[in-house]
Amino acid sequence: MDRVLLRRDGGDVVAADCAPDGTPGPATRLPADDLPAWVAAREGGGAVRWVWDDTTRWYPALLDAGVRVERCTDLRLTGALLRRSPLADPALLAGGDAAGWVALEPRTGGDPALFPLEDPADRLDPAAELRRQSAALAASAHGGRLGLLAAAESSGALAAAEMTWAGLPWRADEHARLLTGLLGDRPPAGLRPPVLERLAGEVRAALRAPDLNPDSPAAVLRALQTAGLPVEDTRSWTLERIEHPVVPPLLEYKRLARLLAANGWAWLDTWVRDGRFRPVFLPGGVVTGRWASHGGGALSVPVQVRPAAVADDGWSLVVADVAQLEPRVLAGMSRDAALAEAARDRDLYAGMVAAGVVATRAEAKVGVLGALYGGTRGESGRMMPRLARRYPRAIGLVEDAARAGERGAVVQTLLGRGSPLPGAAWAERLADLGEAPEPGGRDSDRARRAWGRFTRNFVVQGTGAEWALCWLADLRNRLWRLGEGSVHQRPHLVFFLHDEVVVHTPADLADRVAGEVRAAAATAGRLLFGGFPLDFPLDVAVVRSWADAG
DNA sequence: AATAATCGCGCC
DNA sequence: AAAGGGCGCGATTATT
Repeated sequence: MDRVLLRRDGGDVVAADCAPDGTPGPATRLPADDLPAWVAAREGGGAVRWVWDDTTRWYPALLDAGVRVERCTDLRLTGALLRRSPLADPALLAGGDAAGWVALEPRTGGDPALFPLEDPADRLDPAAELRRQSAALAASAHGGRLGLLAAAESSGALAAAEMTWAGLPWRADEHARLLTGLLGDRPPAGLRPPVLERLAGEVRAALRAPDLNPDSPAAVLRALQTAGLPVEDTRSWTLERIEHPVVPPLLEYKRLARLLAANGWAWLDTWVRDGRFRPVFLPGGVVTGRWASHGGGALSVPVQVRPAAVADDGWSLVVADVAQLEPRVLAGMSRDAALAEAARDRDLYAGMVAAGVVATRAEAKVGVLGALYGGTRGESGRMMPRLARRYPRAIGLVEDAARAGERGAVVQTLLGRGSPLPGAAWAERLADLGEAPEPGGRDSDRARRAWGRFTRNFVVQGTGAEWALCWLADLRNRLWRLGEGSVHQRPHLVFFLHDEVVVHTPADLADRVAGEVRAAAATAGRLLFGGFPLDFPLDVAVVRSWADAG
């Protein structure tokens, strides 16, 4: 596989083929405007992996010019991976401008210009970084796994850029109709919509607090306590347990106020342009390897507004998600044949009931979630001994991860992503818990266990993210092969959230897309777990609107 | 007046 | 019915 390193130099781009150790060969210099055509020509001439500092700094402009690339190495992302991996030698990654690479932030602004002023990336030397990373991969005893992870992470960066570029089809008129139906007509700025105003009145009347601002949790709490209600906070699930006339209107107020604040008319104005919602996806944005996002709250698009996500005329959405990804991944990474057997069918929890491990599906779910998250109390705590007896390898793996975290050790995912050191993070955690660090004290024990729950979940959540990355990467290439033309003319990814994808496709290709989604899932399972027999059943729906899926 | 922390809630 | 892990975001409140 040819590797071509791209770097900016003044207003030009310098491109050079690289030796296996990362050393660049003879270079080609070309004006930035000529880059897309040059990349397209090279891309059409055979397999090539583009190496660049950061996908967010290169790919949007290529996409604007109609150029799609098959694969890349995103040095920012792969450097972050390698520098925290227990499978790579830190000494080989140190020196030079390594600190600058660690500090490098992705570009999340809308300006796709190739050469922003004063970009810290321009002070970094990508050739030197590529040599360091190549050396670290070559020296690793598990270079295969790490290399797969690096490739998957970089492929995710391409998919993320393409998703932002294409955007999720969004019907502002549908969304506005939905808002008006629930909230009443859009009010002038600074006023409540009619339905919220009416509910606020009911809340004030029920609490005999005529000046109450229902948007202020502190004020609501005081008013509730003045009315003699035994509450310490104003969370919905707290209120639901209270018998009082204020509860129904207050809960309704909170539900609709939330919709207004998070996905109301202001959200539409800010985030929907030309029929598309374009969040910025940030691969590797979460320490576990999950993606983060920026803009519009893309990680929590409420079910309530999904009716507004509608395919273009003549197009369909293919919505797919994996059932119970994390326990399946746990079965695979621990090679727990009994848990894999329970996961053989569509519903892992039902499989556990069928195997006689637990009596009910609810018990299975509570027990598994407790194992993944570290639940110790109540129902999930009671399930653990039974799970540990029947699934010793799976439960052993997460228990070991928890113990390692409690000791302050680093844990890793299947492909070698390392957990953060509990140094600075530990202090933050303590602060989050409202505790002072007292070595040896009870408070510090609590923080230690909290860190253990984090590392317990890290190995599973992180490996789940790796499965999803491989799924996404393979699917991206399969979709490309289904059509003709540029990205938005072919079936293409428009949304990704941990274990769910949405593909926008010409309607006549939708069934083939559904098949590729399943095929990609099978590929991901083989990549991560080889021949270990493990199913990843998908729910796949071909729909007009996102809301019609599931 | 601007920034930071907190609360609460949406998603997986 | 939540718990236990991971997020982003807006309104309010506290701090500088």
